[in-house]
Amino acid sequence: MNRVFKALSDPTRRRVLELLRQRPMTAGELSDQFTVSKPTMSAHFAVLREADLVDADKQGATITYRLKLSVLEDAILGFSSAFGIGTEPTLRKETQS
Amino acid sequence: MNRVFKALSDPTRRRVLELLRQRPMTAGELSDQFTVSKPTMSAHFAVLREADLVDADKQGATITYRLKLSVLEDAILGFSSAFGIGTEPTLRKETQS
DNA sequence: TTGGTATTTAGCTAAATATCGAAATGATTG
DNA sequence: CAATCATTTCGATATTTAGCTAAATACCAA
Repeated sequence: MNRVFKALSDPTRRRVLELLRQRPMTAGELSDQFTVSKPTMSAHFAVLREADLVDADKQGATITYRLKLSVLEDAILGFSSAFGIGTEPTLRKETQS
Repeated sequence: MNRVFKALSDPTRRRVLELLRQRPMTAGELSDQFTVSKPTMSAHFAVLREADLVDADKQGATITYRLKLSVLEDAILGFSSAFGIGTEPTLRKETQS
């Protein structure tokens, strides 16, 4: 859980997660959205994997990253509830898209 | 807003915020809850101030820190809503203490 | 096998961060 | 005023982080 917060502390990584929220993308597609080098992006992906915020599946030479929304959700909701933020006691399990 | 996430990336600082959620506390009281030195704690307080997550008021020699819950709330809710997490569109404007 | 594409690993630098002890600041109290 | 208390600033060190280029790995196609 500390790793999740560490992962979220970098704007590039937060942006990656936002992109992945729309659809899974390959490392290359993601890298194309940023101005930093591919090795740098690869390091960001590694941080996200360590935090368990994404899943990586390899199809041949390409690797597709997918957001693990439930992990992000658990971290955010857990933190929020320690502060009484947002979601009032009715812990609603809303249909996810 | 990046500063908020950076501030939240350290467990000591998150814990400070949790303590302040219960009541405002002085720098000394807060420091007593941790094993690190006072200068180190002072640096953490500075990060929290820069992120605008706390307010500091000085009464004589002592400084009382107070959580700015609305700032934390805005950051978390803003982030969460980008992911459709938790709090459904009912953007409630809660009165802050 | 050779060449090309996708991605990561290795090795590095520069900058940021966390930590400390010592000293400084500022208020309070004898 | 001098001592003391609360807190921060200073100066130093160690660690972590983000970034780069170059090289390695893995796969695919011809």
